Amino acid sequence: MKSELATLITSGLQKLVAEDVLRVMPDVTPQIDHPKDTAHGDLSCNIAMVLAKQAKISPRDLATQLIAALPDNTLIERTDIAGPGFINFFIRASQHTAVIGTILEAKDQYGRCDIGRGRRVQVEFVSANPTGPLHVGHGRGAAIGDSLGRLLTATGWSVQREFYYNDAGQQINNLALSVQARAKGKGPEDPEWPVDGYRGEYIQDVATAYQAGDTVHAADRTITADGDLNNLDAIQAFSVACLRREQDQDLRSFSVLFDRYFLESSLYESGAVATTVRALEDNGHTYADQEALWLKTTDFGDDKDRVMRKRDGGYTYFLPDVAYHHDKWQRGFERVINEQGADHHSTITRVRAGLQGLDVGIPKGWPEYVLHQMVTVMRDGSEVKLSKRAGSYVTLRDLIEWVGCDATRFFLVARAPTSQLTFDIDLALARSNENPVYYIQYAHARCASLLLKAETLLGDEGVMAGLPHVDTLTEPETLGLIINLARFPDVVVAAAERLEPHDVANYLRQVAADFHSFYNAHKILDAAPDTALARLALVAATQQVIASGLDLLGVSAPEAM
RNA sequence: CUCCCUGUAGUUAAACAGGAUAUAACUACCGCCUCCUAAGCGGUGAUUCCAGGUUCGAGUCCUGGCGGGGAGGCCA
Repeated sequence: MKSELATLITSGLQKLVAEDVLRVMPDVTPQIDHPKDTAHGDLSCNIAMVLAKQAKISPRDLATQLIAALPDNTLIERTDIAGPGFINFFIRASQHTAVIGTILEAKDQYGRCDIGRGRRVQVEFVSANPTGPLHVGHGRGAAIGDSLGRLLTATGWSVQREFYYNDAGQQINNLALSVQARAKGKGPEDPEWPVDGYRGEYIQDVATAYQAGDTVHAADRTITADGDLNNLDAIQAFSVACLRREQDQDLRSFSVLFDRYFLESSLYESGAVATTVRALEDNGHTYADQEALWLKTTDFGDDKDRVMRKRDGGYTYFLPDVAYHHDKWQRGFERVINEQGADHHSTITRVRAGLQGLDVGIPKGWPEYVLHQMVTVMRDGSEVKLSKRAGSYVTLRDLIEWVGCDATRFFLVARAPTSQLTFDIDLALARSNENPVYYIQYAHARCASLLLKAETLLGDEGVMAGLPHVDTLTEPETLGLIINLARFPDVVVAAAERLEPHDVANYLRQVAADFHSFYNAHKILDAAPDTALARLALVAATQQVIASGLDLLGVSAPEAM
């Protein structure tokens, strides 16, 4: 509807140019908004105020002339000029109600589009090191990253979800040493406990399984424990597999699946790291100092240069990161979006600098980053910091056990990634409209319940029977709901473009509120037959939009509650 | 010291890339089930941290303060 109006306005402007009211066709695209106040019409346009200065006439005069220049159409009921020069458009009611038919015919395709045109995008997220259970922060990353994937898919991109993990560095050595110590009966209080060892109780579980000779299957490999307490390599491989399996279980119960797992160690095995170093050297972006090899990241906007090969010959973490992203580039992803915690902020400049240094035509802003801020967990009014399992942090599994998958996902994704998040356990458990998850799901369940009761009334045609009568849906509450349903495709596109899934959550809350108001204001099943059919069509359309929206967030849409 | 995020009713958030009278929920008080799920609906509250600036118009953009969080290492 917006685009149709934009076309009308554009041809109106062309006519004004032809009439010499405007000297040139403006290069600004008219901005069309939904006014907050319904007295301001259904859509409003600010173009007259924007162009008034260059046209050297007052905004309101320009608006008058523009309205006169608009072509004939069936869209607009009437127009109005308000305030400093807004043009307010009142759309014919039949144009509004038509969306119900559109939704019912498109079914779960409503809101989807092909802006991405099948181009390939990769979303990398979670990417936790396999050294312990996933914590709340990983959960936020999982919820946001997965929703981003769903949004990009819905807008026509071909999405790959990838999980990258470090199975080679110092942290993994510490893991193996910790498991070994546990297997030998030592605890964290023991003087011989490894420095920087992992202290959580889960280490004991891994040690026990290792000694028992268990076989574990993680997403990408199967490993049987060797049992030998002195074989550190075997302990390491087994421990990694064990913890990866635990993480995968948590992610699966969180409805998050990955297409590919990428091991840091493979970058060493394939020689990608060495190749990357050589390329950076050949391109003249490196220098030696104090027996270390430095990358001149200052050439690419960093505030100081960074060491890439340490004095002891090992690489710092960002070098494999550069090699890894070069690999992604070679795999042909037009876009790569990395969802990470805000503590990874400093890697952005370095990785991009390294990629520029390779000089292989990678765009400056590639890859893109979505960084989420910290999560704190509240319960009974105070901050929760401990999990029995992990020892020092609240795990994702804890959260899912406490409040369930749906509420956990919703709460973690419903807030802008850039804002700090307090996860209130009591709120997530609350069974009232304090709790937006249930508020939205309840609206969906109400729709489902109505349609179930209406089966005989609807007959063979089903909900389509109401379409000839939707013009009768003219009450304010009803039209408000319809207009919001019509916004859904715009909301999806905006959320995908801005990489902000929480837009969808806010939108759904609005739709649910509109629906509950409509439900309370009007009888649906007991209305006059034609009206009942029309309202049922609207109920079905609402149910579809809520279900599709919740799906974008990875939250279920229950038929009954 | 430098960089990033952030500051909106008592509380938690919203404001659809700068729009019109800043929107909701919680809380308090009042009302609504012989009726389609009351996990619901309807009614009453703001100097948008402070000071400047940009313009037709600023919660939103810019500059400078103040407050909260995070990052800065030959750690990942």
